[in-house]
Order: sequence, then structure tokens, then C-alpha cells
Amino acid sequence: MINNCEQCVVKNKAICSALDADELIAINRLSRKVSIKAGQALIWEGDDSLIVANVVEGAFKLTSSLEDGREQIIGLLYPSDFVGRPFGDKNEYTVTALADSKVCVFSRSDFDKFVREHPDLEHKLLQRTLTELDRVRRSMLLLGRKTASERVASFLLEMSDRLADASCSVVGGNLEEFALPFGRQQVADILGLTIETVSRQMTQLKKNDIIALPDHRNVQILDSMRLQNIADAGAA
Amino acid sequence: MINNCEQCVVKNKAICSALDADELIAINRLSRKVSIKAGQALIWEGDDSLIVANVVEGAFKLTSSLEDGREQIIGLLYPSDFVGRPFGDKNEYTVTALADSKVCVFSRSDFDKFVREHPDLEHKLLQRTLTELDRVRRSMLLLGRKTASERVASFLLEMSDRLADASCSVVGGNLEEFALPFGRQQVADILGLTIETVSRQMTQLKKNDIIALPDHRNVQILDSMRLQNIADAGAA
DNA sequence: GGATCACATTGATTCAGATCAACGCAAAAC
DNA sequence: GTTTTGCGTTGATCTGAATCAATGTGATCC
Repeated sequence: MINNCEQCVVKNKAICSALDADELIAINRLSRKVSIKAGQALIWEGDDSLIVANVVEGAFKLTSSLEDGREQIIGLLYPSDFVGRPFGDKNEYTVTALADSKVCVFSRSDFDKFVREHPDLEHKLLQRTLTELDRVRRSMLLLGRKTASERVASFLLEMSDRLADASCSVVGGNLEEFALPFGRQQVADILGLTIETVSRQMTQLKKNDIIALPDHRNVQILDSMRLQNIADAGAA
Repeated sequence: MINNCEQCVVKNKAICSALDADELIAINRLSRKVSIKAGQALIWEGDDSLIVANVVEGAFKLTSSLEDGREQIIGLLYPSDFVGRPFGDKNEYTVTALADSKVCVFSRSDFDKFVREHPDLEHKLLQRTLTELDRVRRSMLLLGRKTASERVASFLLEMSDRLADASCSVVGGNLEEFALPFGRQQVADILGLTIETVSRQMTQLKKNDIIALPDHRNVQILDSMRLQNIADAGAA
């Protein structure tokens, strides 16, 4: 058997953790594991909602675009995250792999039915959706009201929160280092800025010794206090 | 008895519609009806999540602010909408009445418990949350990537969708009239603009005979095609 | 080794929208 | 009926970020 929930690396973190052994076997029959290459789309904006999935490995971006090509990243997905629009007929956004990825796919109708029969699973899904709603609303404040420097500072702090490598933290200091999982254009699309503005703001933070940039992908936060101040009110 | 779900005006539209007569009686015991004056807050950003509620009458805004006073409206609530953060301990935003309102309030812990015991109710709540997430993500594209004229046009169309008075539509034409439930500053806070920019964009649309403004609160859409074009791509 | 390609940075200039400031206007208060 | 008060509009100016345009840099491929 190719699929096997018992061996799944995300079984304890994904919504599946609400299920017992028998139920895992049942949902296993509905799923298939699919590999997606970096850059490939899993779901297209405007399409009927035919599939939903769990991210097993890799990373995805969730985007919405205007006809002239302007694009906004409206979400990021990592292993154990849930993808797709259950209980609805349209996908309102595109889901694209940022790295080579693996997902565990269900037909939406199968999944909807299974969820309705398993309230604990539905509860997990509700909790995730509520958490995601909180996150998305936080970014509305960022997109609607924050300046470029506030946006970049907020972004770096959120990324450090999600990605900070504990082994790198220095006792007594607040040095944190992490690798951004995407390039400048993606950062710009997350923050509602242009690539040039993002670059300039990063350089500025570097000049003020608030961050260090060993290379384009890696970021060290040297002074998280000041970064926090910039993120919240723009006070340099 | 002051509270009576049987007589409730929103019982068929609110999440309570998932409940049968006996269950309505049970949830009735957990609720109390509360009146809120325009401008009064029901929930404060950062507070512990102690209550949740259904909007029975009136309207609310959901806001998040920066320390220097910049404010972003991140949601609007109308009768039958659900308010508050179930299954979580913090409210991430402030909820304020825009008009004199009535809500049906539950203690969050009572509500959480009741929901877990009634999967159909939880399902309704999930559906609402998913729909709201779609809406909020749509506004991320607006806030992150749309120009002022695109934002105002999108806003007017969405409002017309929600509020258009059917009795005013002219056969064969596309005249639609509605009353904005809020002033220019609120519109600015929804769109991530200033009051002056909103005003100028409205005047511009009026000059181009795309809308008419009988007074500050009322809007007539004269040419919804052109308005749609502006909303989607900015083509005047 | 260079050549190419994909990103990222940096600089010069422009422009959309913010800010600052005055004025208009209708409803409420006197 | 005049004054006040709370919006909303309009105009002049400023500015932060976009745009336009090189230039830099580091991987991959001959």
C-alpha cells in the first residue's frame, strides 16, 4: 500500500490527529499521496473546489491576482497544514508549491462527507480555520495601515517566530538566525510592496545593525527590541 | 421570559438554525439578550475571550489598531452574524457597535461546551468561518494591491451586493440605490485610505456619471459595468 | 576559464495618495 | 434665526513608495 496514515510524518499535527486507528484506516482509503514540483499549482483561483489536501512535505503559497498581473500572497502553508475549500464550490485563490512538495489529497465530496460523520475531525478543522482567520486579519492591519519599514520589520519577526533555529540562539543575547524560504519577490508579494522597496528596507535595517544578512536567504536578528519597535509604530 | 429563541428574528439565519426545538430551549438558557448603544464596544482587542454572541439587530465593526491611532476595519457584522472567538483565549480585535444594536450573548466556555455537544451547530459555525475567511482574503488583495479608485469601486459594488434595495431597481437598466451604513471615515478605515482620498474618488465617479450621490449617505450606481471595470483593473 | 541566467541591490525620477489647510453645509443647540 | 458642531468636500503641497534604469553577484553551464 502506497498510502499509510500510520506512518505519516504529519499524522500527529494535521487534522487527522483527531482520528483513532480504525478511522485512520477509513480515511486512508479516501486519500492518495501526490508529489508536486516547485512552481507547480495544486489549485487554481476560480476553479470548482474538487479536491482538498493536507500538506505532508514542502511549502505552498496561496495567491490572488488581478488581471494585469499584480499578485498578493494571502497565505503560506507548511507541513500538517490543510489546503482547499471544503463545504464550498469555488476556490477563491491559487495554491502553488514553493518547493518540491508532497500532499495527501482527498476528493472534496468524499472529504466533506467523512468530516460530517466525524465531529472531532470537524472540530479540528474549525480550530484551524479560526486560527487562520485571526492570522489573516492581523495581516489586514499590516496591508491597510503599516508603512514599508513597519511591514518588513513585522514580517521578519513573524518569520523568526515560525522558523527561528533554537540551536543558534545565544544565551543572554537575542541573536536569532533563520533562512527565509523564499526570495525577495515573494516577500514583496506578501507585504504588498515592490521588490525594490523590500530590498531597500532590508539594507536600511542592516545599516542600523538591527539585522545581519550573511546572504540573500539568511537573516540574523541582532536587536529584536528595536525591530519590535519598528514593527509596531515605526519608531526607528 | 425575556429571551426566547422561538420568537427570535434571526433564528432561521443565525447558526441557531441548526438546532431543533428542544435544543433551542437548552441554548436559550445559556443566552442573554444585551442592548448596545452606537459607539459602544462589545469586545476589546487583547482581552481574554470571555463571551461570544449572535448579532440580532444593528451593525458592528471589527477593528485592529496601531498605537499611534491608525485603525483598520477588518470586518463588519450584521444581524444573524456570529461575534467573538470561540475555542481560543484571546480576542485579537475590537468589536464596536456602529448603530444601536442588540446581541444574544453566551459565556464562551458555556458556548464552547454546547457546540462540542451539537455537531450540526459546529458545522454551521465552520461554514460561516470558512466563508468569512474567503471574504477576508479577498480584501487582502484589495488592501495589498489595488489603487484608490479600484478600492472605492470594489467597495461600492460589494455594498450594493449586500444592501441593494430591490424595489429601486429599474427594469432594463442597472440603476441600484442603497444607503451606506457609515460615514466617510469608516469607509476610509475599511479601504486603508484617508477620508480625503475616499471623498475625491467618489466625486470623480460622480463626475463620470458612474454613480450619483443624492446625499452623503446614499449612493446610486448608474453604470455598474464601468464600475466593475474600474474595480477589477482600474480601466476608467 | 568565461558566458549566461536569475536574483538582488542601488540610484534617479515620478506619481499616487497623504498631509496640511480652508471652506461648505446641514442638523442640532441655543 | 443665529451659532455651534460634526461631517464632507476641495485645494495646495509634500512625501513614501513605485517606476524606470543600471549595475552587482553568485550559481550553473559550456
